[in-house]
Amino acid sequence: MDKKPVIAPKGRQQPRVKIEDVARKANVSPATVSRVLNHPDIVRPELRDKVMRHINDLAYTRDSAARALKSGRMRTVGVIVPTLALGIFAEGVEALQNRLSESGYTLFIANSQYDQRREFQELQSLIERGIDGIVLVGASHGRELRSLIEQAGVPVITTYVAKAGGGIPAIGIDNESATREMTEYLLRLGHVRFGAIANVVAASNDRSRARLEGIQRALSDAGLPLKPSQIVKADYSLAQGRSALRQLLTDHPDTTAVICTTDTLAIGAMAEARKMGLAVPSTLSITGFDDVELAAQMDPPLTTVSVPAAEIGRGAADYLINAIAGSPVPRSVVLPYRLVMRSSSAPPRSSVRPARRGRSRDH
Amino acid sequence: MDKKPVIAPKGRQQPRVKIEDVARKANVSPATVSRVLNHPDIVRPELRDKVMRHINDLAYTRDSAARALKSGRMRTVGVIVPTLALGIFAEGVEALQNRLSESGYTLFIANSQYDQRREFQELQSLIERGIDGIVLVGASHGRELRSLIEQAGVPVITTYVAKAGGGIPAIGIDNESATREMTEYLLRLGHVRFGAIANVVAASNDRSRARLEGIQRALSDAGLPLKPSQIVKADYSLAQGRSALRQLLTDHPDTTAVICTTDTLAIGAMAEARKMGLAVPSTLSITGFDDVELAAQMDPPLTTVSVPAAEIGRGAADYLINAIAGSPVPRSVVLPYRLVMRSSSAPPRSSVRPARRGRSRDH
DNA sequence: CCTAAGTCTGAAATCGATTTCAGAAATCGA
DNA sequence: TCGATTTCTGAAATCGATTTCAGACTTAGG
Repeated sequence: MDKKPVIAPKGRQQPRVKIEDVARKANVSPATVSRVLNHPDIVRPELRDKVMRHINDLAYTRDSAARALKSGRMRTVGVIVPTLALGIFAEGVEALQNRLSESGYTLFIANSQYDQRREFQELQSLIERGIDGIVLVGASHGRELRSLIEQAGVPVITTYVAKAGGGIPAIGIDNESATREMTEYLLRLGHVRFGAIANVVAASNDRSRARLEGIQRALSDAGLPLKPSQIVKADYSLAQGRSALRQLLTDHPDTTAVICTTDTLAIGAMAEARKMGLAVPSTLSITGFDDVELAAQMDPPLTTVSVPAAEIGRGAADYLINAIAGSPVPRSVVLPYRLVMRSSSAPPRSSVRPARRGRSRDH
Repeated sequence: MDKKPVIAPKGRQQPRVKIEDVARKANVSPATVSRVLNHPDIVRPELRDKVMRHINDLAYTRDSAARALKSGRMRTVGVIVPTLALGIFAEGVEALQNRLSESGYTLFIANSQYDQRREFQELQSLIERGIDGIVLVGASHGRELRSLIEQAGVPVITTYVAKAGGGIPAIGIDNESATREMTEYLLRLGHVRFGAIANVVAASNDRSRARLEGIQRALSDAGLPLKPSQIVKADYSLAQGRSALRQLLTDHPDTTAVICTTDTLAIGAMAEARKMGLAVPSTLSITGFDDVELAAQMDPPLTTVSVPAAEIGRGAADYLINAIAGSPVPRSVVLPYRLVMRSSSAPPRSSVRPARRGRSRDH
């Protein structure tokens, strides 16, 4: 960071065109100029056009601070995501911003790094900025945060989950149900020795927790409950997917199906499987979650769950726009996920490998 | 989008605490309350504490619109990226936001989808919002946009490039030099039959154009100028990397080294190479650009150029914070890139494949 | 004890746009 | 042509916080 001071920035040169300047040029009152901009239909057309010409001539733009002060509306929404490093969040934010932009809203962005304290601070800062609405991710939020929202009276919606506590509306998918279906699919293929890799390290990652629960529930229901050692906890990095698979197969070499709560983990797991010389899917089936761009391009293509991130973003935008306008809004929106069966999953090759090598179960 | 209207949002319930309310409770004037918040040191300590207590009691927070109106400063910065779908931009934005947040700034985000018209509109909207600074990406911006910035008198910095025209400061890497080095490296390995895959479809993507130029220049200098058919233009998707490689090898089956201007393209190319049964790197060397997380995890790991995205984001934040404060700032900052030699590149296996199959050069 | 210097505090103007209210102008019917 | 509507427009109040300016109070020095 060795910047050599070279130039001083030139300050705001022109004093900024005010509504009064336009009014004077056009020989009307500021009130009329304001009306031309806000309620064009109640101004006589010729007059309106004349004023508009002067507005364009002077390149006048309204001071949003003054506007916001008078109207009490900033036309601004904030979003706090755990991180932008995950494509799934980046995609949702992008869709959110695009939809908001269409309606004249601007988007503040912040990230929490999966830290509830940071999330609270960022939210506080956004609320002080006077945002009209707030988008969160997931259902795990401190009660402190909820009461802050309550007190500020700002419409809020949480995303990527099907439901959130505390009366907060949600838009997203049913994560638990998705992994349960995925697990049932693998059960139907004939798998009986499962492993799970879940990014449940961050306390606030309720999506992955729900996904893990879906796996556990399905397997319990099938009479094959997962032992703790069959569940490897990780963060959200690809490298952890690799090491997780290695650990899993060290403890349970006879595993035939590994369910990951994230594509990133699954891709890491596949890379490691390849390195270990395990054929996917013939020796080991691996599944992911999210359906990132790369998933379809893997070799073999990854079986995963497709999450409609863009739709979640758009839906959150629509919700807030309506809520801010005082229009009636749904309590929650559950969007459909989609199981995408690709070639990383197949029936187990039960006969080829020894079923059990006589190791004691609990080492 | 079939939301059933269910509940109407409850509006802002309390009328919001104003500075006057605090003043009345504390038996002082609004001026004093303001001073306690803005210049604590000029208020008598006991009085200051008393006022602070009441501020906390009432949970008073200043109305940022009124504040901004009076002070002319929003303490807000805007960023416009082409897209958030590219991890490299998401990473930069995240770092930018984190650094800004530390200094009490909030970040507006917008995306242009590589469309200069959209970029202009989004910028216009941000400027109307009264942002104090703006971060752009790349050097290709319409003169319309530059004059808008000039006229608004807002500090600006552009990122991911080493220099930008029109007096706009930049922070980033020298893209052309990076690919030139990469190409020279491959030349040193002994390659003579090159192909390039470049995402130069979007008119405003000057990064990739510069990267392509670096490749061309290095090869021209080596007496091996690329023919148009050796350059395949693509967008930034993985699938296009696949089809680009296929096309390249159809036209030039004897290619031994493929340089991609993006890791995404390179990863697509590697996937396709594998599918075509071409061994990487023994038959075909492939290189990328960006050093995304996945690059190191590929099989074989991808040779690429590491871009310090987080540092770019932080640097942009620092630049704007200083510029806004009126501190002297550098004209531009060139950050070092790093060539990461991994196993996707190796000397050509010149003896094994036929050098030329007697096809006419220009078909 | 009284004036001079120094410290604090409050009243009021200010930032720029919006909107109510009332008055002026235009339109219509008789 | 005159009065009654209807349509438009402008003057002025307003949003909430900041800051200048001047006055009140305290302290110190003579």
